[in-house]
Amino acid sequence: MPTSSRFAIAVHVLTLLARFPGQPVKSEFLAESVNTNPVVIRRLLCSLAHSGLVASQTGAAGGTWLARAPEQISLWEIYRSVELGPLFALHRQQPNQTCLVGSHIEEVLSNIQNEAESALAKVLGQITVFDVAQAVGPCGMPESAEVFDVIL
Amino acid sequence: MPTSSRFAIAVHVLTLLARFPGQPVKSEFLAESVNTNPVVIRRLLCSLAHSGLVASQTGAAGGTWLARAPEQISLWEIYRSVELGPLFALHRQQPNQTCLVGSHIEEVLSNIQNEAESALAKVLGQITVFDVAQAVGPCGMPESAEVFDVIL
DNA sequence: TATCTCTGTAACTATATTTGTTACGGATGC
DNA sequence: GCATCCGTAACAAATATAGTTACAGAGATA
Repeated sequence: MPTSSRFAIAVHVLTLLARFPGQPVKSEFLAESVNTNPVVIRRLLCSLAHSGLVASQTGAAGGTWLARAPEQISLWEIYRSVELGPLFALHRQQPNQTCLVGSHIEEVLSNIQNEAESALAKVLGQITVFDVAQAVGPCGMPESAEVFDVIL
Repeated sequence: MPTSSRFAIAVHVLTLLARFPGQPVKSEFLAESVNTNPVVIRRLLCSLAHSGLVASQTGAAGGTWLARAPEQISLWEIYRSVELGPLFALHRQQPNQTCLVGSHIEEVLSNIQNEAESALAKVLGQITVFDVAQAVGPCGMPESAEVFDVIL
């Protein structure tokens, strides 16, 4: 279980991108909404691009946009893309192998870890970026040119 | 999502305690099985004691034992006792409140966080220390005096 | 009562992880 | 050519976790 806020920020960013369908959005704009540094955003977008959730273009008038419809992007995909470690950590040091418990506990915990992650996958897999965008702004998906002023 | 191994170690420790019902077990013994420092173990046991999962006695012939039957201690109770933060972190810096997404995303994510934790609670709530002890040693719960040599 | 053992806890260091920042090469549009 | 923006490296700062030493106080035992 990382202490990172990468997942939260990634959901934030993709939700914002969902409001500008097909348009390249700049990392600086996203960073202003998240209230952080553009490089932090670009790092996240890089992971998300590798997972095929977003696409980018360099150069002037460049930026990033969703690679799929918001309905087709689940939060579980986002989680897997940006959250590196497992849900909770196992032993750092290998436990004492001459102890019955020490020599078996890692495997048992590993199974429990898998069960827990499956449960998380089920919950997050049912929520899409579209759902979050709806929850954030009950107004639906307005014309992007308009919102630019409204939302930021 | 903490990067801590506290939960894993706590389960390990309670599983070990389950093999010595009613007997005070020393933190040094537990530390040897986990392969760490006794103080690290005592810190964990302190949290677990506050949650009523274990009880301790100071002084010579002191130690720690399960405060309840292993069947009555679920992994979810252990998780809550030793794992401080939430399942995954939200924004560190408050997002831009003048942005529609920024001003609503925290609450939405908080709800998602709750759903995810409920799912985890359901999974971990169904597994008890007894189950783990069974999985670790298929031999059941032997006489504690005997195992002392066998398991360590 | 003296002494030995063990917990509880503080204080500090070491290590790992995450985030923030600066810098710059290369792509793209004008 | 030139301005803009992404991708990425490199480094500093902040935070979290784990390991270590030390010691007061509880309790057993003789």
